[in-house]
Amino acid sequence: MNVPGVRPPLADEVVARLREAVASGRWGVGEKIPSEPELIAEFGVSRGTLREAIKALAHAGLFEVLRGDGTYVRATSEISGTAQRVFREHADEDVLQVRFALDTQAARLAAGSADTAVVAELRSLLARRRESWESGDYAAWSAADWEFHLRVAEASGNTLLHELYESFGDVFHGTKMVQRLEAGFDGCLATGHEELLEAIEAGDGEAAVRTVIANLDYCMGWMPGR
Amino acid sequence: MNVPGVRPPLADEVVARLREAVASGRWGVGEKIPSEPELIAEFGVSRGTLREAIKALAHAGLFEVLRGDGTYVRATSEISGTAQRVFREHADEDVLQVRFALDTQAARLAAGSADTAVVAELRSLLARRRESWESGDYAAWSAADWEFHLRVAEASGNTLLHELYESFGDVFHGTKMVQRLEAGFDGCLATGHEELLEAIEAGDGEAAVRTVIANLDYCMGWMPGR
DNA sequence: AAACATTAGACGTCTGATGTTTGTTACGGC
DNA sequence: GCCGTAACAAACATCAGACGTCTAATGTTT
Repeated sequence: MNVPGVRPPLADEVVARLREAVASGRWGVGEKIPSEPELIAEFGVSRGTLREAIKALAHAGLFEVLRGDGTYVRATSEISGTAQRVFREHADEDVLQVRFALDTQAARLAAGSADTAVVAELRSLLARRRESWESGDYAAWSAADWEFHLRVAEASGNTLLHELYESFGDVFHGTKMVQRLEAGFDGCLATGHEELLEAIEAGDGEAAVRTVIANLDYCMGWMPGR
Repeated sequence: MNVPGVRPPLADEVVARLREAVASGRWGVGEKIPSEPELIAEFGVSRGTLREAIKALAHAGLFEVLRGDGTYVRATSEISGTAQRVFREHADEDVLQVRFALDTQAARLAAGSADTAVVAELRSLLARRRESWESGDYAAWSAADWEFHLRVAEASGNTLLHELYESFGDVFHGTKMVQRLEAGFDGCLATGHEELLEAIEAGDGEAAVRTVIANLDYCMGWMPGR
């Protein structure tokens, strides 16, 4: 493809090696990566080149650079940072419609590959979700709710879909949900999630899609300005 | 929020200004942006800082840097580069399932906001698509086909969905389609697109969704390894 | 025990120099 | 007049060194 004499920018190679290090689990999410001088010694490049690589991945959401402290791993997929920046530039309604698209597909696929172990775990999550809501622990409710959706995406068997859910998490769930809680939100159809789980357990993809549609249609009613 | 004395990294501000310049159309897609010395003078930062900003946006797919030549604008949304890199790491089937999710939603929304002018344009595109196929001009067929899908996404009225389609274009359409053309592909349900257009014109969202499902189910049958 | 001062480490930025690649131009041969 | 080659200039790539600023940890004082 390329003439032997020409080589790609060194910084790109450093980006690839950093990406690979994160993907391989050398540094887990939340951990601090080695300091610049250490990485310079390891990769054998100058500080400027290393910083360009780190900056690119930090912009993509893989790293967070804290001046005076160090650089931390914030995600395993570098789509999160960019996606969140793009998503924030669009109306909440548009974002929810895209989530709707992914939710229905995740439900359909999850129903198609029903697994008793996964169903049991989902049931456990819904129990925790219900308890948190009734005890007024909104933070725990929010966490359990999102965990449920994430597991459904994982159960779809589509690794890309699962990765998208993990990356979009903060935008889909974290920021938006809280706003609605203040306004007398009632937990988004208390029985909606149970119905979805039943449809998944029964392996009925179309029924699963219907519950998601009903659920999100209801949610959409809580959108500001509608 | 922040103590007055602390300021964010300069490079981040340069990133924002470059992004804004592209978004505002100061440099169109395909154009060359000013050289590093010129931008240094404009922004009042050093080479290293400017290069970190450009590198971050180049990694995101907004720019392409050609050594010895210059830096060119390659997209208006910076999600494209990252998305394409992530998508390529997943199986074709997984990617098509995600596209399926977006396609059905785009069709549903487009049917909900039917517009005679848009319908006329879509019809014109389908005519061009059919002619290209019959005359054996696969390149033109592919372009018209993708243009049709893109316009449907635009007609949905959801700017985020439209932006995602533009960014994923190469992955969704460019690479994958060509492989199938070799194997005796027959144009993906010759009448599928016409039915979709009719459903959109009639404002029947559910019918539009059904045509997309039928269309992509058929396409899925051409996936390698299934 | 709490509040303050110090310090070492880490990232942020700038400057200057040199190497590589690419596009253009001028020159000489045909 | 055409064409290939060499020289030149422009632009990005990389390196090295220096200094500033911020953070977290430590030590000191009250």
